[in-house]
Amino acid sequence: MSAPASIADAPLARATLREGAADAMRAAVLSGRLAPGAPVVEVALARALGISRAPLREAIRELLEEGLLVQQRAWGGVTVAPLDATVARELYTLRTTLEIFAFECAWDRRDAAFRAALVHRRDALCSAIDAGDDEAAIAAELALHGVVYETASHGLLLQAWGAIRGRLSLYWAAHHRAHGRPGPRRDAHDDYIRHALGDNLDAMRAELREHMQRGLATVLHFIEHREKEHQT
Amino acid sequence: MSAPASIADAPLARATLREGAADAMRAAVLSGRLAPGAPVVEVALARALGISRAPLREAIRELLEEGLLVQQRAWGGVTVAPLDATVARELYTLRTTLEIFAFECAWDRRDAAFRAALVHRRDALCSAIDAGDDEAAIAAELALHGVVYETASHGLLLQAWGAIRGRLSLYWAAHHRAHGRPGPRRDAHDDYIRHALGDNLDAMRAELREHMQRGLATVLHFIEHREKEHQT
DNA sequence: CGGCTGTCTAATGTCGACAGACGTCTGTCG
DNA sequence: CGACAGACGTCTGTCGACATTAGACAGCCG
Repeated sequence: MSAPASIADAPLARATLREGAADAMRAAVLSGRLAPGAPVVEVALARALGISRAPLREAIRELLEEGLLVQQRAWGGVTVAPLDATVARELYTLRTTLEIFAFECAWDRRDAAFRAALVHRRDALCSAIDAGDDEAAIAAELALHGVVYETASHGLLLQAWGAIRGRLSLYWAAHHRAHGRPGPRRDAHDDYIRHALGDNLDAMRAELREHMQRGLATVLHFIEHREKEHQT
Repeated sequence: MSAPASIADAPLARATLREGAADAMRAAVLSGRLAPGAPVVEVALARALGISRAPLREAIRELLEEGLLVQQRAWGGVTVAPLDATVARELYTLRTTLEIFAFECAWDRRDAAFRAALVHRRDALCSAIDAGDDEAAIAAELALHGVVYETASHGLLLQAWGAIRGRLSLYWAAHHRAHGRPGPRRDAHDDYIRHALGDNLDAMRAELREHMQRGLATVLHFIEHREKEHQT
């Protein structure tokens, strides 16, 4: 019996139960109610969500594809994806490549809407940080970076970004949960936005590489520190 | 550890019906038995495969993620992904970026095994072409390009390549099916391999861009030609 | 006493059936 | 004659139950 008290806050407001269950599980994983490495038992979760196992299983498949859950063998049982330094490195290196590509695609498509979205979401991010709302800050930062991917107008790229975004949330959420307030600094995206609005694509590329490197360093530091503590 | 030398090389092919169904559906889509745009009805397929709808539905979700199937709305029904020029363009542009990144990751990891795999799979590709086996030729060409992704030792990149590979197969298979023999020319990968074995990463990048551009042009020509015929 | 084997349990994989939703066809009304 | 409303059929989404499997525990033999 490992059914936590409240996996579902609201009674699955989505159209199909599968979507609702997937959303609820995403929220549960990102909020830490389902901790990294914890086992995911179908019957317990289904009972907690008040649904049958069939739609829950499909939702689990969905999160497996997104990388938030992992499964070793066929009957091996599903667990929440553990934090791993190698995966974090892959996340940021691939993300660097993809986001540079996104800017290359979007560069000549940057219009007023692009600039407005960029500024608007930067403000939203700052507000979330000021309010001390970690979860909102993560969503806001992902939304900010999402502007380029949306502007690139490249369906496959958008999908690839989605695959990365989920995993990224997992690491950031764990990070925010661990420390009290070492989230993204309020001015961490000033250069990013300045270059994104500017006219020098090469400078943007360089800024992206640095931005990602800083982010990766933070995450890696957190993971290693965490492992050390966890071994005691 | 008293495990005999090797009773089973692979873990007994297919364990669950879901995996088997997914393989069968992939084969059906790529072989054209399920034509692009054709509706995928669960009950009929389940009966044809001799399984229940539950594992089939999960297999369908799997192919949806891979892009071989598409679904519009919730109850809208699933169809085989139609051929589309925009998607083809996205496929090749993103693939160019990813494969360049793969070579950057793998460049300093190229060893004897890498070179051997490259040459070996090139030979396999040539054999398949000479034998006139389209399906084998497609698999061989994908395997050839897979060498870099495997050598890069980058899990996320490998997964992204998998997402592209499936869609690529779809387009190539349709192409091969339409024309009798206009598959990859026997010498189409000579430059690719030469540069991959060489010492000039920039030359490799340029070769990749050209290689992809040629491939995209072929696919686009086929799609447009097909649409024109289809309208008559 | 140690290793192997048989059993037992919990969880996953699979099945057949039911309920709801969407498209279509028909009948009627304007 | 065209357009809208309602009934019908088909298919998807969901459910509860059954079958199968992997791991844990206890018992037996060497």
